[in-house]
Amino acid sequence: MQKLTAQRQAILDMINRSDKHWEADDVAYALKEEGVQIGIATVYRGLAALAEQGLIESIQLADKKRYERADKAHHDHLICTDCGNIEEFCEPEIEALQDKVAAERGFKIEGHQLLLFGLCKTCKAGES
Amino acid sequence: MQKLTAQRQAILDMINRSDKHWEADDVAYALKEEGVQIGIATVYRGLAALAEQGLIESIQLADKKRYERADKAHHDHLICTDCGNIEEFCEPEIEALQDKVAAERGFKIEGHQLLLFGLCKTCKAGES
DNA sequence: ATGCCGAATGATAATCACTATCACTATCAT
DNA sequence: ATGATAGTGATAGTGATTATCATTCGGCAT
Repeated sequence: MQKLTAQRQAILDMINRSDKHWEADDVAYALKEEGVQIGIATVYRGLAALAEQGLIESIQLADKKRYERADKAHHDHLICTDCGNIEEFCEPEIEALQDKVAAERGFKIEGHQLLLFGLCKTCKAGES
Repeated sequence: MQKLTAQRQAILDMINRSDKHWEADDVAYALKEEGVQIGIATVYRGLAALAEQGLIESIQLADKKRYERADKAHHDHLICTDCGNIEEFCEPEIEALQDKVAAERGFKIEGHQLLLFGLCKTCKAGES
């Protein structure tokens, strides 16, 4: 019952066009830049709908959500607390251990989020 | 330069008294219950200060922060998306893998957060 | 004791990401 | 065409958290 409307298609295209981790404002701004007129509420709803359909991925940071392309393998994130840059990594062994832990307690995993905070290579080098 | 004032001591005592995952409102309410008069802004500031000093632990959920006692071993969380209950687990192998991943890319880990979302044993049993 | 200074307090206003409301419109099945 | 259903967009509202600011507290030097 979710529809892929022209607005949602525009949002999806925009996100698929880069590897950025978009926040709602970014998407709205980028769309306006290229002359697509779309209300901010529609952007929020569109992002939520697309994520629910699995057409994009969402990650929840401290204060806001970010969205990214879904057409890549599952991965988690390294977030630099200095420059805010987000790196991705993939570690199947961690996923396997998560499943093990959940199985041990009868917990049914529907999703997970692993965030590593710290200093990226560049920022670490720049520290005193 | 952070001070452990009477208000902050009261917050700390309250949190240490149970294994709950407190949110700011809970703490403010519980303190008022036992006659401690304290402003909500002071609760927020106190929680932030205590967490910064390592006297309590904080975890960041989607919309709000939760705080818990710091005097137990490090652990991560299983969050039931149905009843909201939070379980804890400890899996040193996962931590080791995180360190490995970070080391591989020259990333210096300062902290991490692993949240597993899904249905707890009870809620899973209650599903159709 | 007194005065000073940085930090804390508390009432309240402000912020900010997001969600609800509501009138209107687009799409689809009959 | 008709009605049902979902989407749109402007805008108001929400809720957790943070900023503001006048006041107060706790040490420490005098």
